[in-house]
This record gives sequence, C-alpha cells and structure tokens, in this order.
Amino acid sequence: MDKYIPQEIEKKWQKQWEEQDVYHTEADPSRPKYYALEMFPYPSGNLHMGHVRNYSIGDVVARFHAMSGYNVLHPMGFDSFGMPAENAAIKHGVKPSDWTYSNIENMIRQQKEMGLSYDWDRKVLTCREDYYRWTQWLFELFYKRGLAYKKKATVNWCDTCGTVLANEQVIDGKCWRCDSKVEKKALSQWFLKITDYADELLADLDKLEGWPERVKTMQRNWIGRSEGLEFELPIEGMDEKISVYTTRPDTAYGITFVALAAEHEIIDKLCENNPRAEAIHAFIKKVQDQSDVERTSEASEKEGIFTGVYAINPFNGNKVQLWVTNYVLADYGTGAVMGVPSGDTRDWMFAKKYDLPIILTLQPKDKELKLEEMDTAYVEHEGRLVNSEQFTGMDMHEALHAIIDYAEEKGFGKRKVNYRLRDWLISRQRYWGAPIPVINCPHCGEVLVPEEDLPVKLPEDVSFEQGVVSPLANSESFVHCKCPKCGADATRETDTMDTFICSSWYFLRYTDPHNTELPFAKDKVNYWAPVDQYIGGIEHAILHLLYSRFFTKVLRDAGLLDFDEPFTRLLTQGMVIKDGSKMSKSKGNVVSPEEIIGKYGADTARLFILFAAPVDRDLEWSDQGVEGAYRFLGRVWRIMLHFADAIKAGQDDYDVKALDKEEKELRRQLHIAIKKVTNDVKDRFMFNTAISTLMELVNDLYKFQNRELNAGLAHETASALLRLMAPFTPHITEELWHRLGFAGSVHQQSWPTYDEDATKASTIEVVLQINGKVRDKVTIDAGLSREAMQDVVMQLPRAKELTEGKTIVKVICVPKKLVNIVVK
RNA sequence: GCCGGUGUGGUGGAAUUGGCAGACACAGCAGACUCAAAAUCUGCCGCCGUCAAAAGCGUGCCGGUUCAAGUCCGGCCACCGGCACCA
Repeated sequence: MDKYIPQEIEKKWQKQWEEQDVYHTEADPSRPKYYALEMFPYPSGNLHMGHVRNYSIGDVVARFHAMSGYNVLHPMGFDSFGMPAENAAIKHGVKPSDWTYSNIENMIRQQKEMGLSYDWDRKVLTCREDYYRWTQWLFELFYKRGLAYKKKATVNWCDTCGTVLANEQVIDGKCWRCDSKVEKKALSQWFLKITDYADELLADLDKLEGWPERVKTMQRNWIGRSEGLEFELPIEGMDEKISVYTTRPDTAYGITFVALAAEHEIIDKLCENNPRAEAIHAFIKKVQDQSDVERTSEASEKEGIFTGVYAINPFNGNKVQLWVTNYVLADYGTGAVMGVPSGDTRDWMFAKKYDLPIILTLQPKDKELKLEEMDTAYVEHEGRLVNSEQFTGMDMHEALHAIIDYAEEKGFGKRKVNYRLRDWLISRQRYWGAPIPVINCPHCGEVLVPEEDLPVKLPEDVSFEQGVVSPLANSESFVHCKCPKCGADATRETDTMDTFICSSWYFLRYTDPHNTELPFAKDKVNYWAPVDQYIGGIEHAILHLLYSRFFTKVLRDAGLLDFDEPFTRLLTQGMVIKDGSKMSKSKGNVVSPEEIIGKYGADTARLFILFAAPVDRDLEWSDQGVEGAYRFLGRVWRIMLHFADAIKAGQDDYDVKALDKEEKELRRQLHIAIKKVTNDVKDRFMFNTAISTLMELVNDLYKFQNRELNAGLAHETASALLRLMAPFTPHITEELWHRLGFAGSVHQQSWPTYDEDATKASTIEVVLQINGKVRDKVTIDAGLSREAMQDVVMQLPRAKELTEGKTIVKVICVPKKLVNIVVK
C-alpha cells in the first residue's frame, strides 16, 4: 500500500490549485457573501508560529463557509511600510523597498506552502504606489472634513526610532516597537480628530456582540468617558475665573482649595505683581524637569505651592486657596481641579501635607464619620449630604444631579462629558511611509496636493544613516515644489503617516483592489464588507482595532460606504508558547514553521495547532503533540485506503436497513460527528473539539479493520469524513478524495449534512442514583416512557439492595438520563 | 484601586441548557506482530483502597441553593491582561 508522503501530495495540489485559480472570487449579489479575514502581517521576512496559527484558523473559517454555500472573500496582503525596512537600510545599506519586497516574496512562498485558500489576485501591499495613493487621498478626505489638523503640542518622542508616537503607541512610558523610554517634545504635528467620534466609538461597542468582552473593555477603558460638571470659580481681586471639572459635584460644598496643573496658562497672570512669583516658577521648573513616567508614578509624592491668591467657591462663597501642583494633568478636563479633601484620596493627602482645611459633606448611612477620627477620605458613592446648605440631607445620587442643575441655573457651570481618549498623532519623521500630501506655501499656507497629483511619491535620492531624523527633509527633489494654488516656490511636508493609517482601511481595499478611480467602489465594499470574521492577536485590541473603527465611521459619514462597524465578529487568538514563554529569538525557543512543514507537511502543522488548544487560549508547543497529529493523519490515510474497494463500490444511495448492528452504530456515530463538527466550527469556533470528534470517528472506523464493511456505508463515511476534514487538512483530503474515486475537488463539495433520526440510538444507558450518587447503570429501550423507565430502574437489584429498610422520600426521573432515588 | 479573563489528572484539554467529571490527545505501562528494533494494531491509565470489587475522596479555597453543582448564588485566594494622579 502507498505510504502517506505529505511532501509529495502537498506540492502537487498546491500547484494544481494555483494553476486552476480555484480560490478566485468575484462579487455576486445573487449569492450570500462571507468575508473571512486574518490580520495582514508585517513583512519581517519569515512566518512564525503565530502567523501559522492565525492563518490556519482563518483558512478553516473560509473553507467551511465556502463549502456551506457562501461566496467567500479570503484575501491576504502586507502591512509593508514601517521602521524595520528603514533600519535594514541603515544597517545593511539595502533600499527599504528592496528589503521589503524580497521579504514579501519569501513570506508569500511560505504562506503558499501552508495551502491557504487566498485569492492572491486581491493581494494588497500598503507600500505600493497604487495603495498609498489612496491612503493619501483618504488623508485629504479627512482634512476636508475638518478631521485632520496640525498643531503644536507636547508629543511623545522616541529617540531610538527618531520619530513621534501616538498615545496608543506608548506602553508604560515606553515605545511599543523598540521598548525604549519615551520623552516629551514640543512639536508641530498632524493629528486626526478621533475624539469627535469618541461617543460613537464607545456606544457602538455595545453592538459588537461577536467581540470578546475583554477587547471591548480595553477600548472602553481607553476611551474613558466620564460625566460631570464643569464650573467656574471667580478669582478674588482679579477679573479672572478658573474653570474646574468634576465627576463629584455632590461634594462641591467641601472645596477647600483649587489645584492647578503646572502648565496651566492662568499661572502667568497669577504671578503678576506676586511676591511669590519666583518661588512658583522654581516649583514649575522642578516639576517639568521630571519625566512623564516619574511624574505620573504612584510613588511620586503630591507636591504643590500656594500662589497666595484665593478663588471663591460659587456654591457657598467660601474663600479657597489656589495651588500649583505636580499631580494635576494639564491636558485632561480643564487642567484645574477642585480640592475636596474629605471626598478624594489625593486631595486628602495633599490637604494633610500642607495643613489645608477639610470640610465633611457626606455621611454614610450605616455609620457616622467624624473628621478627627478619619485617616483617609470617604470616597464611597453612598450617603447623605451634610454642610451643603439647601442640599443638606439629600441622597448623594440625587444631590449630584440637583447640584449640576443648580450650577446651570445660576449660570456658573454646565454638564460636561470628558474623555481620556486624545486625538491621534499621525506624523512620523521617517522615510518608509506614505508622505503626508500637503504643501506649505509662503503665501497660501498649508495646501493639499491636488487629487490628480497623487500619489506624492517617495523619492529615491535619500541616504540612510544612523540617527538621521526625517530623511525626506534631506531630499532636495522631494522638498522643493510649487504651490498648487499660486505657483510660488513652496516646500512639502516631510513627515510620513503613521503606518496604522495604512492598516486602518486595507480590509476595504481587498473588496476592490485594482480600482484606479477610487479607494474602492461603493457597491463592492457594501457587498463584501463588513468583515464577517476577523482573526488576529490581542495586541491590536486598542491600536489597530480602534483606528479601523474610527476610519469606517468617517468613511460612512463621507458616503463611501453604508455600515457602521468594520468587523462584525472578532476572534483574538492566543499566543504560541514554548517552555512557558512566548516564542522569541532572544529566548531561543523558536520553532520554525518551515522546518515543521518540511518534516511533517502543512496538514500536520495545521492540524496540531488547531487541535492543541482552543483558538483564543495560549498554545503550548509540543513536538510530541505534532507527532500525534501526524500519526492521526497516517491513520486516516491507511484506513481510507484499506476500505478503498468498498468505498469505490458504494453509492450515495444505499439500503440502510441492510446494515448489521455494528454498522448501524457506525452510521449513527458518523451522523453524530457531522452534527458536532458542524456545530463546533460554525457557531463555537471550537476547532479542538471538532478535531477530537473526527478522531473518535476514525477510531470507530478502525473497529471494522478486521471485518467486512458495507460498501454503501463505507462510501458514505469516507465521503463525509473527508469533507469534514477538508478545511483543517486540505491536501491529504484532496488526495484521498481523488484516490477513492470521488468526483471533482473535495474543496468544491458541499458541507455534509446529517440526518437527525440517524443520530438516535435504539437503546440508551440510564443511570441509577441514590441520593445523587451514581450506583448503577442499565441499558434500556430508547422508546420506553418515563414511567416504564423509572420502573425498570427501580427494579434493579442494586436499587432494591440500597433502599432496603430505608424510607424513599422522593424519586426524580429525568427521561433518557437518570433516576435518582432519595432515601432516608 | 477599578475593569475583564482564567483556575479541572503526570501534561494539553473535554463536559454546549444544573443531570454519569476527566471525551480526544500527549506521556507512561502492558500485549500482538517481528530473529530483533522501528513502524503499526489492541488494551490499561484521577487519588485512595482492593487478589478483584465495594466503599471513600476529587474540578483554586470557604459557605449556600438543589434530589443533583466544574456549571447557579454569596464571600475569598492565586495567576494573566487592560486602565490608572483622568479629578
């Protein structure tokens, strides 16, 4: 008998599928569509196991839906702008484009070796002119809609990367890519106004039922919406007011000071003719010399300096001190905070340190607080107000709203919603990215490059050297240009866009990848998108997934598409772990996909990775586990060929009544397996249990290896088994499909269906329980009534023995499952 | 601190609606085949106990609801992830 040699059959079928273009897709409004998408990779040069896992999952989803009758879009591309290409240029003197394209070529070869069902004709590379032209076009669309603007701001600077970073790209004060410490710099940079969409980005998370809870939670945290009151305190002796924001207006009668951020603009005015001015400026300098990390760390002490100036609490007319502090954030709320020591832990500590007064305004129900006995603030959201004039005695929640109403009525405050989310900084001082299509004219100011002049191409006369910031600024041919409006000599923007812009719309481009008139045609995008199932790593929970949602909403408002959310369902796969930690070169625990595929074949690699753990959990790599997957495929191979004659002789239509008892049971297991695998793949994404079901079915088939098997049943079983396995292991199933005489490609067959009646057994096993403990089992006729079943079980010797001399309190009978006798 | 997730044999994991805990696989042990080995096929495999059985124990911990709890409720613990001086 032929041996299973994956290397031969995989090559053969990959070639044939490619030649016959079997994965080509066209939009077809008469058919239901399914868009399955894996996050496109950065072209680092080689696939790693995380990729293999990602694509294996996606391929099962895509192939399953294709077999289930959907018109499936399953594309692949490369997120091919970015720093590593530039680093390669600096280190090895290769052009970023050459480095990138050769990496892409190698990775596509590896992806093809996996046997993935991509429509390669739709390949999207973000670094190609035919793509970044539309990235620039979209930037201009944002600009025209008032959503792209340039401003001078304190931004995050990574010196190692020689560029700025978005807030989302700063993780624990460090650069998301190179892990080096992020500094603050004041620069004029481009931003996208994602905050305009904060409310919708938050609210629509509730619509995303197919998203993991933790991803939605992360986005909620990141957006950080809060509701409260913004109100003004007049400054004593000056014609100025200071605005503060609070989520606890119910504590407003307890204000004893106001804390200002060191950067607050009113400080200059407060310092005029102020004997303390010098000390105040010295304090501010000290604060600003601290890094962001130091400043915001839990450990750093809250410090401040009294300005000598007082503000008036508009609620009760109290005089309160104005302090400059190191703990109030300049860019959140108003940059000034009301200080209520009795109701806020930080304010309490601050007041204790500088001996500021404390007023209690809230009493809990179950105990009575006394200021002199308290050693921290009372921060619970529960209780009744005290010392709060007309609001005294009111419940805290009621008072919160009543006090806002009062402030609005009196005209010194208003309801306000604040967000933690900041606008998206998109300028990057790097070469290998999409140039920002703006020209700076000495007369006209900032001017968009006319649409017909797009793309603004990356120049070739660029030298890459260590430490050079903004390579484009050093390119003569790039910088100098004419103003499109007035024709005067002008200069170009020399920053490129954050690569997260490129990846915020690539999934839309797949729907119409060759369009030269628009980024995508509306009918095509509306047919294919939104993505039905998106699959990728949790590391993109905020960055890419939030940005893509933002883009989708803006493009909807611009009329380019008709849906609100880009990804209907999201699956965040777990990491691939070896010896307890993520595979990485530095840890030396990397297993190369190429090696595994070379040794065992792609089918084994895919099967193992899908079987070893549920898709959303981390997966511990096991060489022995891979062996096990390979063994299973060998078992399938042998048992299928063992029954080859019967399978070929059998027909789709055969006399099921002619089957003997064992054969009937095999057929029953087959139909149970079809039901279970379908359910696991379609609704639950439980590929590990789907595969275990297939293994059980194969085990059942082995019970027949030393006896005859009905040809009709052999045929039915092989046909269904190969189709059930096809999405997981596309090559071996295709090979066996042909060898066993089935027509066409297994991948173009319809998904097997099951006969509910065929899954039913004629006899069932029921359990005898005494006081909830299993004491015996008995096989009964499946057709027995509840009463008859109970009688049979009650008559069991074990039942009699164990109830003898005891009182039967109760008998619970669960049809077809168990009888529980409760005795005393 | 707030939010989310996870916790089951030697190991990865299963148990979908409260109804036989441990499917499937890895590792291990044994048998068949073989001169032998590999490969393959078959069987055993939670702990304790027993010649074998029975009984008992067992899903992070404590308690509760229920005839019945891995699953529901209350209270903890540990680990992982996110947010955090956001007023």
